[in-house]
Amino acid sequence: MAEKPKKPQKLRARLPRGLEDRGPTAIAATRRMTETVREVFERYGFEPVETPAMEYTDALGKFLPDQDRPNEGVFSFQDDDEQWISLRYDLTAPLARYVAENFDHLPKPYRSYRAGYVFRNEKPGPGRFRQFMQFDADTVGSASPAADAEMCMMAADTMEALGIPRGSYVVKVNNRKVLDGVMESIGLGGEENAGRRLTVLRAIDKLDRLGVSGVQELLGVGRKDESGDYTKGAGLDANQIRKVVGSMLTGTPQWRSDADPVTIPEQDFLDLFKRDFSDNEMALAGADELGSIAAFCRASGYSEDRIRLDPSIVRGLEYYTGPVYEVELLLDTKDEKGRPVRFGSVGGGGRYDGLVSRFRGEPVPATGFSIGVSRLQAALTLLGKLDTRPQFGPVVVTVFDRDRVADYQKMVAQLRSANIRAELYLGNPKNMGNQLKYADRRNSPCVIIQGSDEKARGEVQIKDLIEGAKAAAAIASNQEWRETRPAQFSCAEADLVAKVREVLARHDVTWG
RNA sequence: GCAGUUGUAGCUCAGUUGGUUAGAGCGCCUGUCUGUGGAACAGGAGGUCGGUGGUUCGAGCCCACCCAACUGUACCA
Repeated sequence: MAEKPKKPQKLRARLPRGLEDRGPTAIAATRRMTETVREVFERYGFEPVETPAMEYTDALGKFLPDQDRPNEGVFSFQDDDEQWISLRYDLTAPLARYVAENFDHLPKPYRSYRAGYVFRNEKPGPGRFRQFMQFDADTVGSASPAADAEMCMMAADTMEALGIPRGSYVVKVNNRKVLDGVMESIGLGGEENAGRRLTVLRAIDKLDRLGVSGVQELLGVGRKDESGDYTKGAGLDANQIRKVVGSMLTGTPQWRSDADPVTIPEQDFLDLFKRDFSDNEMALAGADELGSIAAFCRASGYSEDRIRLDPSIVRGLEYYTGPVYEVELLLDTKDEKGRPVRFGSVGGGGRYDGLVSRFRGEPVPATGFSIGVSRLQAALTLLGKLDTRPQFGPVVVTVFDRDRVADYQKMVAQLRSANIRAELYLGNPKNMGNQLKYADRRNSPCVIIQGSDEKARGEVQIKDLIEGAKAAAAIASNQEWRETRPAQFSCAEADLVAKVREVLARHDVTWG
């Protein structure tokens, strides 16, 4: 048809946006992180339980896919029997389903943890993917603020176990009853005001980004950002705005005002708050719970540099009913180009007393906490806090004489039975240089060479690549480089394992 | 979703007022070197100039639409 034979259109290898491939270094870092988190969670008494990546959509909560855009926010599809199934978007809702389904044979309170990938179909950003890992713990069946206080303390311990020094993170605690009480007291109670309450919560949530004046605009008429985009406000009057802003500034140290940061002791904040909202039962109850959580944390030695009350914390709009917590990194993160990056919270959670009881007739109080492993890892990588050195490769046994592969394979087997990571060079063994290049690219600590000369003497050559790389700096000519054979030595065949071990020990080589 | 910015080799980027066969550095492959990684030197491969259409004798450059990325914003269990 076409006159010119067009180049055959090759299939382009590409990954959908917001997803990432993960190499050995990232995998190793994730493994270390999850192992650390697991140890902390176990120490707090939680036991593991795992649920699948998919659930019936109605079990996950609010997102009943609408026919036009069934994948808005959550990835969904219809099963053979036409029932909607979705990929989980967090680990809390599936846990609630699991507890409800197995309620009768679980000990109460039921305390469990799990790690896994969750999926959100939304715009990706720095450290924000459409598939990412969360590590989650929940206590189901306890209404005590002590259960909430534990979550906060465990969050703090986890951060420090991950190598984030005290002072570089903070666990912020608030209570949805406080926020709901405040809104109720300014006349936003009742079903008819549900929409405006959401708008108010969204506005408060933006305090750290937009400052007091930005929040005031959003509570009132609305706000126009620098790109010219307009956000409609909640339409509160001046009096209502003053009360809302007052309630969240009373105790938020760094936001006492835009220009004048002030810290006040948390007990003073609670007293002040209870005086201002003495007419509202819900607000008072919320403040009391906050007081208990603070008292429990302080009694255990967790002071305000680690766990801090902050009445501007909102968290999810959907299912939280009481205390909410959020873990924030206080370090300045910059990307490769030196631009500041906003990471937001790296973990959070709260009390969701309604989530399990959706499946049952009775109330089932529950509280939980999740770490965003992927986001935290991205942040730590940017901060250079993560060990990103490539893993050591295997000891490579080179092939010198093609007809002696069996001998070389035997050496490999010896090393492996001694628990040393080793492999035979499986490529084309036409020359030694390629085999050494391969070992170099694998980041191998050393290679084994046995040619006819060594074979005749009953010896093998061990070439220490790590030492050799250091020696290379001093050598200018290739001829000298070859002839001196830096960091290479001979040993008896029988000593192979012992001598390799010496090389590994010298460079602290460990695997896994 | 909305707004702005940007799309040229694997990566980082040049490319004149629109004018022959689109360049550089790094990386990759080969050779110098059939018993040795690095360095050096020489050579080589690699491009639908994001896509489609238009203006023009002629488009990497101008115009329209589309796509993608980045930044901000909205939403976010």
